Amino acid sequence: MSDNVRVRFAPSPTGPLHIGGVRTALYNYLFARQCGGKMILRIEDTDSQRFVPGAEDYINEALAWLGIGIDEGVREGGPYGPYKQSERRDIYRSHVKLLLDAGKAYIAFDTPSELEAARSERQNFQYDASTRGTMRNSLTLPADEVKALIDGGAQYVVRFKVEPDRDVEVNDLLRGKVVINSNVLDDKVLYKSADDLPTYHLANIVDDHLMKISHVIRGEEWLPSAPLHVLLYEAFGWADTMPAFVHLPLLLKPDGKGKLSKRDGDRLGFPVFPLLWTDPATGAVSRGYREDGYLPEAVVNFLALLGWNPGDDTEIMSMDELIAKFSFAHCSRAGAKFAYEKGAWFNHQYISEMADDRLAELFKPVLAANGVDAGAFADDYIVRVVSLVKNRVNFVRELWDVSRFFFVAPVEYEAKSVKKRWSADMPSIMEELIGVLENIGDFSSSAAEPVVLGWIADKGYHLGNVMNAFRLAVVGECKGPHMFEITELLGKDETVSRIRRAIREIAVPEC
RNA sequence: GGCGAUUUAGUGUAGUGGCCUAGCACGCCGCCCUCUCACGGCGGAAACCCGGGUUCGAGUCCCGGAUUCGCUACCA
Repeated sequence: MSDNVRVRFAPSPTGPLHIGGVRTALYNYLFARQCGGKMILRIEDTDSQRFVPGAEDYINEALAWLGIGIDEGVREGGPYGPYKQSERRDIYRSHVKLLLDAGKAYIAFDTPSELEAARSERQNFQYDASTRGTMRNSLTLPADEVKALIDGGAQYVVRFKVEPDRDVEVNDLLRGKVVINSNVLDDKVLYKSADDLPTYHLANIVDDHLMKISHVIRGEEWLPSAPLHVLLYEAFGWADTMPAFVHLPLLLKPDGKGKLSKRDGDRLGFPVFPLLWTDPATGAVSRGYREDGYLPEAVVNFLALLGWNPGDDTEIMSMDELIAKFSFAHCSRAGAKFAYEKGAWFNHQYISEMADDRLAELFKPVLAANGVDAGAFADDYIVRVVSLVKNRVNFVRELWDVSRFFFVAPVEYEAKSVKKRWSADMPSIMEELIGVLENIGDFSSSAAEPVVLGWIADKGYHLGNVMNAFRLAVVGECKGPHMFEITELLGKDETVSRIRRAIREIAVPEC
């Protein structure tokens, strides 16, 4: 691939970055890195009505968390700035004038209510070559009236004059040649005087051209307007440097139909945003992958495989491996239902493989949230606990469920296990066990285990019964890692005191 | 409605005319491991949207239909 590859991710700051947007950003990033190209982040804030404060910071923070690096952008700067569209008004104004002067666009004065009326009067009304002659615009009004209207402060929009009956070709790297007749395109609004801002279509083409974008990689929802964009490149005389297009399949609801939405996450219980988001207007809180205990590398890996595959059976891939293997040739074209359950599996894989000390750090806030003062335990202790239980969980927060007994002695004993394992003779056997344990000098797993097992064998006790009662006394239920790994970590004193407590507390079932 | 895209197990996908009695993974079920629960290992159920063609041969190519998704704003 050429080293002139320049791609952009161009979100609107109208709310938190959607997980589908994250995937689009990721594919852009993977492609850029693979080609040794540049990744540009452009903020498309041309809809002043829908601007949401904080959204831009959110986008930056989310991409940073996921490791999707930006080479040029609002924060990073770069030779083709500004990278925020609201700061590029002059550029758009001059380009609108170019089109106007060339007769490729015109001024329209129709008010929203007039347009609405036209739409309700005529079915399938479309502002295009067949109807613009009946509307109030610079094509139908005398020049002096147009001037008078503008000078008088009348609000207007600039519309693109789409040439009728032309087959417009869009070359999509994923879908091949897509042909659409220009008759189905309307004279899109390119600029609105009300806020002195262009619409997406104009700003997008102008910026992509000026920022020397080589590949436009975006969601499939843009495919229908891609012919319009091609026409715009032609109108500006930029057809020869038009970027290549890639329209990625959409992320769909896990069940049912339609695009993945925030409500699906609430309904099915998974986040649709990378980071926690609090709506500044309503205060409503949306879950985030980060706060839900997902690892960024797991989210990246999971997302990468939703709509792309490496061509073989490899599933676990680091960012570098993804960069090396990514290819549009292996992107699917159909929308992918958002398989959030598999996301949990990816997280499990990454947690299992994660360095114990790093995982221990992530676990500390969870301990605190559960009322445990992590400072009361040696770092090494927490690290060893984590290494013992990490392959049993999907999420960091679940580490607590499987390791709480390492931090808090059980106060309750699971009823079913008590019934099954705490037989009438167990208190006395446990008394014996205490004696055995107290005579063990080296309490490590490898040293203590043969002693206890030998005692059980000598006495002719039932191994399972004794070991499970032992476990029940120490853990509170019949679950968990190898028993002697637990006691090694807990130490002799704590182990013995827990057994004593169990003997006192557990009522022997009636016989 | 119009336009476009799309279509392999429940889900994500492999498959570029014979190597497909359709592979992998998640999920589900069973077995093994074992002091328990997990992990892990092994095994199982489960798919080429439908109909026509082309071809000695089609999941793979062509046509038609259906499906699903998207777009159809002075939103992106």
